Amino acid sequence: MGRHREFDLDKALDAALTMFWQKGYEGTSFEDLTRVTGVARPGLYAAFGNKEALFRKALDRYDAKYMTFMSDALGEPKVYDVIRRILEGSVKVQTLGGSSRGCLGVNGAVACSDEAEPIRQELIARRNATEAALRARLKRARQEGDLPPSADCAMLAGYVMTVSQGMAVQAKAGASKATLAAIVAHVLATWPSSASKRMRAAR
Amino acid sequence: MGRHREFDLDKALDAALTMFWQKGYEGTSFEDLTRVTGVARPGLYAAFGNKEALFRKALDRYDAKYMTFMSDALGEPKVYDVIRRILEGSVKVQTLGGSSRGCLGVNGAVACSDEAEPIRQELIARRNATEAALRARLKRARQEGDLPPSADCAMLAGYVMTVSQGMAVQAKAGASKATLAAIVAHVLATWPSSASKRMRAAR
DNA sequence: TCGTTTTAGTAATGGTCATTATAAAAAACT
DNA sequence: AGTTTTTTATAATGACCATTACTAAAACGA
Repeated sequence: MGRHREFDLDKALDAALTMFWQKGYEGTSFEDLTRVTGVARPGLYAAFGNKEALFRKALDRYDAKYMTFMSDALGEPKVYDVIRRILEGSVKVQTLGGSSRGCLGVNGAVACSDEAEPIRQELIARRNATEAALRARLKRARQEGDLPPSADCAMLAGYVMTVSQGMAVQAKAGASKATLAAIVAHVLATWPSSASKRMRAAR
Repeated sequence: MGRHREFDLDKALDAALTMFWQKGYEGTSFEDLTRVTGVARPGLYAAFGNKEALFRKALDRYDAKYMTFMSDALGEPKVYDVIRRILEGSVKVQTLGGSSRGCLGVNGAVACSDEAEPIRQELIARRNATEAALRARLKRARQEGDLPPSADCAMLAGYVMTVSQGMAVQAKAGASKATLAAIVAHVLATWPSSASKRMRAAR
């Protein structure tokens, strides 16, 4: 029934994702999107809806394609490995291919016009959901004795997210993978689960 | 010689600064600026130049008015107090008046269009200058025995900037002053200058 | 008081933005 | 082959963007 699409939906979405990742939601124009996807404007509208809908689809794809390390990390049995995989995974994605990518969840919209506010709120909600999942995982670790009984799980979850998002800003600004990896190593060395590791960090 | 200005230059610049702080460089329209300053478009152009020039002047004012804690901190004799004042000062500015401000240096532009790229580069340059100053201060501390001889000053400076910028993202997203203060306390407790403090953090 | 100088406000400018009518082209089904 | 359906590409739409002529008004010096 009818003519079929000449462009690949997934390829177009990947291209749009790359553009949003680089320039953020507001910084990306529809002309950018048509150029990078190779699809004329009406084609994008027909396939994905308007710019906001396209961004949300790109965001879903980003989660599915680049943020899987997060759920993998949460599944680690030892909390130290949870944190290690989260932070190492963050660095890997943020400096993918040696480029200065940062994180779409941060690049997308930090401060923006009123028009883009729904997108900013969406990104905040997703980051908060991630932090909540990590917080729950830390509480489990505390119950299991994998964290000290006095550990402030909410604070620690916020701390890890802070480091991850801070690295995202630095990565987008050009920080190298090695630079960020050193910071990750320091965070791990000062992680409150193992006294021996902290001793090593002191020297 | 001629009529004199009816509006206060400093007040207008402060108003523009507030707007840029909230919505970033690209997210702020000239209409926003005229509304919040109460000055008609040509008045702003005559007084400050175009939007980019106005942003740079607002950025200078931001440094002079809100970032003074940084040079104050660097002047502290003990490196622990340097870090403490940097992080506590960051939190104070980022949550000023209980609002979700974040940091102009981050909000201004993380990812943006090609047109705003010069502004993004300017912000990167300023953040790098801050990190370089901190790095130099840490090296001095290491020479003075205020940090372990093996301390990686470049990494530690990058780490502190990462935490500060990460908190800026979180503050803009609505994190409370208390939430951020708890994170700062953790960073200080794990700071590699004092073994006793690390012991306390373990419990 | 008169002319000069600078500001203020109105409104226009060209450009770009996201979004869509329109119409031609191509594939599928009858 | 003919009809229908869907996707293309061209190009138009109105809104908003930063920027600026232009005109009127106000304050200064003479």
